[in-house]
Amino acid sequence: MKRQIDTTLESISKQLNVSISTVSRVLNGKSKKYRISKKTTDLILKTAQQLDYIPNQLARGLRLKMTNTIGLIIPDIANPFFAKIASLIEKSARDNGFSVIVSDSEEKTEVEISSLQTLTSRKIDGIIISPVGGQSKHLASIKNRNIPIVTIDRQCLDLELPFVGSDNFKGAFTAVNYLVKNGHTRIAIIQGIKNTSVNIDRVNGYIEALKENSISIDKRLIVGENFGEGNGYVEASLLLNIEKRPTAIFATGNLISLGALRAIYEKKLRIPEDISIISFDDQPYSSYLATPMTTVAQPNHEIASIAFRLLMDCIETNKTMEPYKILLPTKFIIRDSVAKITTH
Amino acid sequence: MKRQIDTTLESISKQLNVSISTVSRVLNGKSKKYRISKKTTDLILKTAQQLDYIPNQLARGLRLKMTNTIGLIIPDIANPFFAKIASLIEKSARDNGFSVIVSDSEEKTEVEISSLQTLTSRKIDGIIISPVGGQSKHLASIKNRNIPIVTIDRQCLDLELPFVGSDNFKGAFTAVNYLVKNGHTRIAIIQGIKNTSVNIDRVNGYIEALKENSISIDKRLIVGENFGEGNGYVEASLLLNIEKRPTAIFATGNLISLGALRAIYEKKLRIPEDISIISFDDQPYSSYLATPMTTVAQPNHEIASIAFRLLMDCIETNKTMEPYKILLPTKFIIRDSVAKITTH
DNA sequence: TATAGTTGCACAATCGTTTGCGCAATTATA
DNA sequence: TATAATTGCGCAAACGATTGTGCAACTATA
Repeated sequence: MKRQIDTTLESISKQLNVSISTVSRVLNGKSKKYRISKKTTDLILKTAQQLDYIPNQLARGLRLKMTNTIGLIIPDIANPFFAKIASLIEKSARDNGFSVIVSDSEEKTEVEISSLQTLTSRKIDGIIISPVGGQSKHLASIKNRNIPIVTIDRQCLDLELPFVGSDNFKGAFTAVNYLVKNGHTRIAIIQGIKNTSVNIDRVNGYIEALKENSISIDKRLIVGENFGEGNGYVEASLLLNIEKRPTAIFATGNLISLGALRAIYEKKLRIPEDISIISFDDQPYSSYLATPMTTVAQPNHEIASIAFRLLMDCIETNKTMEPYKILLPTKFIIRDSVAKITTH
Repeated sequence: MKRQIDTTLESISKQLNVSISTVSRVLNGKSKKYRISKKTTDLILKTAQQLDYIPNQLARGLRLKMTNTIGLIIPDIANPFFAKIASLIEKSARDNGFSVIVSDSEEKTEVEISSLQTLTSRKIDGIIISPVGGQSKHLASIKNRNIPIVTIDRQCLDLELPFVGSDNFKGAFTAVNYLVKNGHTRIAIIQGIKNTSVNIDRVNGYIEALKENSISIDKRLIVGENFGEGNGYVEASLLLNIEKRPTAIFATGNLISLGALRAIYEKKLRIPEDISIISFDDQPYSSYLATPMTTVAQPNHEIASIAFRLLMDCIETNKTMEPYKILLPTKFIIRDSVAKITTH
């Protein structure tokens, strides 16, 4: 079955016996600039409509070196935190006449590298990425090609790139400090991927809160290795089994806390009577959990909209990007998952 | 700041004093077919590598009429049901060398129409869409242009298009029948968007289950108008206020049930003692809710992978699509949100 | 030593746009 | 009635790739 031939500038031009350029100019609204008569203009407009002309953006992009497309690379589209951000960015993009090619890096550097490759081969005008972390040569290469790029959620540590994200240090500090103020001293943290900036900042916030309250750091309580549900489950299970069980768990991500819940309930423990928990990332369901969960909410709207604006600025001005680092405040939402412990 | 010049076939060809075609053929692995000597081949390969050549997919796409890109249009990327599907489809696509342009239609036909336009202007090779419903002229137009398209989750009612989704009728029937078997007779349903196939099927499943159990249909118990959290909240609030309150609520989507929970807890009611609830869409958190929720789980993995395979088949064979309708079974997951009612 | 076959590559058209420049025809000015 | 200015539009190059065809030079065959 043959694909039927699309309407092109040429087909319109032939039908009307005018040149392709004239058609192009009219359809781009440049009639006055190029002094195309009203008669011709109207005629072209009408037939374009009739023939249902849709410009070929490949040809346009090739000629114009501009595709009105951006790339979005995130580590896990299904993670509600990223899903929300993706949806917000897509909307901003759409409102500005941009399409977005989404790519899930699955927390793997190789995937990130190859996605970056396909994106540049597709001549996207800019990239928003939450990098996997670790290596950054491939990001440096993007920067060198002068492709506008902004990082979100996770910063690139050894490369100056514009960044928009939460103040993870403060967010974690506040949460852990709250636990301490409620009498907790044995507080565990289940971390995400170790060499990501988010994780480093959250762990540091945890450590600093303990230090400031003169609580010694117990390395056995700093566990975990990725942001998945499975990690939360495994680590929480282990934590609940150690001799002197922690009285509180600080989960550094929404999937981690879900896994922790699974472990906790599997052991028939109660929250917060038997164990307290605080999670990073507030979710729509957080209030409706068996024990409404105390969380550190991230400003996803702001992250998405600022990141997009930064990118647009750079695309439009075509300047080399200022490596802004924008840290947005988190919001600490107190619910019922933390017990007040009274020691004596 | 000028964007630096990319490496092209031409720049390589000039550097080596060979023709562009030779470079092209070598880089496409067609050396033997076109009898390019090993010496030339190796040389070209090497310099391409050195110069970090990345093919321009716009040019390729223009010439080849094939972009290795598909479009994905869904009504709400942030809805975890769609987020999961999007992530699965993106992965399949990536594994097959395809990129995906994602577009959120926000449940609005106009947005859907314009997204379809941009997608076709970008010359995507195929489309996976969960249509808003209502109109379908724009989808017919896609079909007429012979652009491969498959619908997921929601069928197009007045247009023959391949479809992959859950057996919503049975899913709803099972759920409501379960409520009845547990002694419920006043069962409310909070529906989503009325003219979507998903919704129609779920409501019909509800009605049929009642009929089969000789329970008369009370129209005041069939409420709601979209799949959002707000709708769930509003309708549940109203339902809880009517004189003879229903004993059970069947929420036809995960966000709806979240809104219902908000309404229920706001009124200090208990689940299931005061009111039972069943929700469509199982979610990772469903077991950890204040009352673990009984749900109708949809096979998102299968939906995503089958839809993608269908699309690929069509793209590769370039045949006109068979309008397959694939209905996948749902899974009824019983937890604690339904009370057994004993009347006498 | 002609002729045929093979090897190794280049030419040029094509995909659908955009845009600087040029040029005829028309109108305005002197 | 010449000349100048304006109006209205077409030509052709360029963007970067792919591919059918052609054509030298070289090797093999008779």
